[in-house]
Amino acid sequence: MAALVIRKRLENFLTAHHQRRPLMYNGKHDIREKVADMITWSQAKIKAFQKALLDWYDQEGRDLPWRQDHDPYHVMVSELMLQQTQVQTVIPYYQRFIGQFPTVQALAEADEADVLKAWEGLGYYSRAKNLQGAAKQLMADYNGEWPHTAKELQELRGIGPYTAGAIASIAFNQVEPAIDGNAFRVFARLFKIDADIAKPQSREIFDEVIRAVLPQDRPGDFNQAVMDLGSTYMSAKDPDPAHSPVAQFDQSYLDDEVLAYPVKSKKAKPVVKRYFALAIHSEAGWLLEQRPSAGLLADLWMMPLINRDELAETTLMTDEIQLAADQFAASTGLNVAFADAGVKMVKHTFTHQQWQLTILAADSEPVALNYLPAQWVNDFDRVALPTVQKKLNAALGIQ
DNA sequence: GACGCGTGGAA
DNA sequence: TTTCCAAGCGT
Repeated sequence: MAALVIRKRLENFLTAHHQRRPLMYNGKHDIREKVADMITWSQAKIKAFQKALLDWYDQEGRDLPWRQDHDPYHVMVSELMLQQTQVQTVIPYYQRFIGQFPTVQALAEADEADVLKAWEGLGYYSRAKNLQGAAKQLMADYNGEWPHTAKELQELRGIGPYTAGAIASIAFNQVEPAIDGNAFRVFARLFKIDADIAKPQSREIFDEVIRAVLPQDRPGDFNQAVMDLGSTYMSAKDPDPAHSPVAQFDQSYLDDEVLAYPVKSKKAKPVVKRYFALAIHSEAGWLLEQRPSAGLLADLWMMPLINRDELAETTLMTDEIQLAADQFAASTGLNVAFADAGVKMVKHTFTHQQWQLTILAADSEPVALNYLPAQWVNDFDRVALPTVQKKLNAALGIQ
């Protein structure tokens, strides 16, 4: 009876997949045998696991600002901020954001520039626009009333399978898994699942496994307990599986193979890109351009950049600076004389690009700027700046 | 399904 | 210094 429930689930799952195509697992085994091998827990063992985890969570669960209540707006804001971002980084941003935009309606009606400014320094700036987009959808499509199901929540901007599961389970007590990096790691270790978690396809395996052990009465607490576990005793780099509240359920620990899980393929190294950063100053301030509304650092404000790798071949720095000046003049109408600013090169690494910025300085008349979104800026607190621009400011001794 | 999208902290 | 990671999503 015990393993039967899970077997049944598995059969449904595997049959459904088998009908689409014969899924292979690590290119070797039929996925059916592999998943069947993974879950051999009896119903009693599942209950014991749930109790061990939830008892620990009740005693040792972290006291975080967004856990003071189960307000769906609070959950949504925190979850969007926490996407690929550490808890300690998020806390001050969350506090300020809720103070500035206390309700869904307030956020929906805010200026996008203010939302972006509140996100300054947090990274992945599309999240800010997505969050406001979701607020607008809630007002327009639901009249401010929240949908309760994960399926409906996932229709909201910026809310994918993980975040939908998190909001549905935490705010609305829906029995849904919330599968983030923690959940992948925790369950990969508990069951020694060696599917590559970098591959989207692997999510289905974990989804099925987690549903088999998800308690009907406290799904939100369970999901959050898994995250707390994943950031402490079952962390990626410095785990302490021996003292984990679920140590006796952790097959990777019992077999002394903790660090072998989860399996995750590596990503490519960042590509190096070389730019001139144009530090143009006038009586009216520094010239900043607003970046395009899609792509890297979308809508944020920066000094103009000239891609050195797209300039004609030349060996002399003076020639290269002249080429950059010509290109800038051609696209903006501004004719100014640049010189190497004589400050150290600024380096900034994104997930997939490394920028090497050589700063060129120029003085200008405070002329009207008639090209794309650009302005003379004295007060840098008035616009949203990416971190790389703050590095440029520091190199130039601004503020 | 692979890739683009930020940042700061830790080892 | 380098590398990897941290509560993913949209295209």
